[in-house]
Amino acid sequence: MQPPTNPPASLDDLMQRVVQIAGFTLGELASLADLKAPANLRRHKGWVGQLIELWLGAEAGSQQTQDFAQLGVELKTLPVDESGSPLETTYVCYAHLTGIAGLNWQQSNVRNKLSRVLWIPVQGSRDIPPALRVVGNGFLWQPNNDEEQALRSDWEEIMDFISLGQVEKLTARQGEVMQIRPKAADGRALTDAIGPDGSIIQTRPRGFYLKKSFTKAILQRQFNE
DNA sequence: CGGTGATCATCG
DNA sequence: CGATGATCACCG
Repeated sequence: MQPPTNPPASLDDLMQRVVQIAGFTLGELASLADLKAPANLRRHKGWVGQLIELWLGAEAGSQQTQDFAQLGVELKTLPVDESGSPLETTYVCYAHLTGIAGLNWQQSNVRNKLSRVLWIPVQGSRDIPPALRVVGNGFLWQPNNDEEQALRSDWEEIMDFISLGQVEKLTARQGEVMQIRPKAADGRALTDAIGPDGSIIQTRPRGFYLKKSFTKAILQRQFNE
């Protein structure tokens, strides 16, 4: 077994790849690809996601688009604890802080990314070395009406703050299922945003994240119903 | 710098 | 002890 060299031609093709890697450890998948698993993820935070991308044939470096654009699928690995609950929030996308006048939910990057997600649960407890973590059963998810409304409501509230120049008043506590948080290389990174008086200010770049309670509910809907 | 992949680590 | 705010690595 070895990683595919081409993107999946169809949804069935993609899901076959998903089934193939389920049950393997990250260390096994790494050595089959001539890679080495890091001892911990402190300096390799995106390693798990990139390994899974490799095994599913996702196009690398794709920007502001779904991982499998032609299939309309976004890939997300989800670190879970021993009881199957998410250990981390889930990054969705970068949040634009200027040039957002007239942008609505239907055309938003968030909605596009989340319209169809391939979730791959992976053991994520820190007491398990990355190489020994097992890949779970991946599944396709599309937001149901309730989920879409919740996402939309959070998105609109957050975007209202941003367009009204209140980005600095936004905190991760805002939002029921989705939040906005800093997303940058370090605290020195700055980007343009709308200030309180309507002029351009500099602020820390932000990204949208799904709260754990939301992804936990997605997993429960998939595996406990 | 803006974007991808995320997890880390401090603080309430 | 969990969530928020900060940070790590890589790419064009």
